[in-house]
Amino acid sequence: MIVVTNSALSDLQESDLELQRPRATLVEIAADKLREFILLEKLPPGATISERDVAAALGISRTPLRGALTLLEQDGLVEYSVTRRPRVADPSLEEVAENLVVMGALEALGGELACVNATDSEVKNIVSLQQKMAAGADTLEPLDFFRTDMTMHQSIIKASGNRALIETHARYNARLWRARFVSSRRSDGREQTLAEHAAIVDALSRRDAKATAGALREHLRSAVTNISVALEERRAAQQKE
Amino acid sequence: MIVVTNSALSDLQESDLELQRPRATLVEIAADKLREFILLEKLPPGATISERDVAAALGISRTPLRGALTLLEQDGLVEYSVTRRPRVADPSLEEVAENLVVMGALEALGGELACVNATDSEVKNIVSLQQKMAAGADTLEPLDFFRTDMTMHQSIIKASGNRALIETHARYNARLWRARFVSSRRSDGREQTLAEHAAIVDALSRRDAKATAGALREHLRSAVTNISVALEERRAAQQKE
DNA sequence: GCCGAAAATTTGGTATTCCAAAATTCCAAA
DNA sequence: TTTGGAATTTTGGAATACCAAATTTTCGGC
Repeated sequence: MIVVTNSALSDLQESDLELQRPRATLVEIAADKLREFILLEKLPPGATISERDVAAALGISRTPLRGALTLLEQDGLVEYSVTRRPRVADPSLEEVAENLVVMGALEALGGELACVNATDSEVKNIVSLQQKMAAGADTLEPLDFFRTDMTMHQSIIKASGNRALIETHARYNARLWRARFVSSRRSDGREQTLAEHAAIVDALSRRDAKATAGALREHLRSAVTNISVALEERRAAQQKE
Repeated sequence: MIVVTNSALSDLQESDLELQRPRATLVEIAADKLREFILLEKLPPGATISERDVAAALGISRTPLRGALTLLEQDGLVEYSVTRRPRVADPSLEEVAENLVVMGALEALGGELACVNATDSEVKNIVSLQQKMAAGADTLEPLDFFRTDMTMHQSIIKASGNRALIETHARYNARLWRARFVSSRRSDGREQTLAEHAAIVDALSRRDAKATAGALREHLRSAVTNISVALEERRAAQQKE
């Protein structure tokens, strides 16, 4: 087994002056890795997770792995069966939709607060993200386009200055990442995405809280529709295989 | 040390037909107990938590206790210092206010959805909770009055039928319980509480989504004010001791 | 008496171990 | 061949053991 010492990992984190943050534990490192595996479907939805196997695969013992699983359960990426066997969550379309509704309310609030609290440079940064997406509408790789999209949403929430909101939003982001990514690959959706983003950014630039919140709510509402379509298509395609 | 076997606990849970839910683990049991301790200030804000001592006090080993602490950290009731020593969270007034703002958005959404999705019996139940509070305005013990208040809010959220919302709301509830309880003890606030509740229940009965959301938002906004006052008073009082 | 360094102790992180519950395999009876 | 159940294996829950880091205590020099 590979033993990962703290010192061997130190160059990955504690860079610069960020000595405020507690040093990373194996639990967090494992959670990050697992999160990535799940989002990239290296661990596919519904897959059972054998604590011993996965721990061995990550080169750690079961103790920190179990901690990581608890974390991911909170994020909604891992579920426990009635007999407490952990598996990768496989949310139904209905559940994804329910999560998106909450996400919509969170982002609307974020936009509203951002209109009041964002610094000018934060607004400028958000505008530039939107421009980047518009400019690359025909050229950007799906993953890049998507990442920029996500970054823009996160930036708005960050600009709200509300830490609780930022944290809860991040949690929903993790939970919805996969579904939204699948949806975003439908390239014909880019046009709509950009139009909606334009409305959001426009309202935010004018610091019109009501309009920003409304535009974000609208954007998330259409996300529900798009994701429904995409997941259905996907399910149909997988059925054929 | 007292060894708590699963069978010794079995009569506490697996009652009736609820065999769907995974059986309780020591982690959950410990988390529940600790949550109670923290909310009742048996473990006061800012207190450091020695894993060994607390585990021994609960009659369990460190392993499940650590799991419980992870859970409570997610709920915002426990924090880790830079050197990873766990302590009871002691949120600043500012943090409480930020959480209440998010809570406001969540409850507004819940009210909106409840207007659409609540069954008539759910609405009736919420109305009766409101009546119970109104009737007992002068007689109910602070804790009972408060509990009914909380139950009413939870019932509205439950009636929304959105599981993600229910879960996230519960988390915020845990986080804010103490601050709201302190605030609710200011008996002069009962009148205002009841008036605001009346507005909420009235709108909900008419299934007026906009009005319900608005009334809840307003209610939470005033909660921010009240809690600020209450916590300030409390701080001043403690300073004198 | 005060300060700082070194020793002792306490604390949290992780691995290992043991156990009971669950799942699987296997085999004999129908 | 099918099936019921006993035997076996696998799995997760929890306790314990061990280590390194952090904290506290001790004590010698000033």
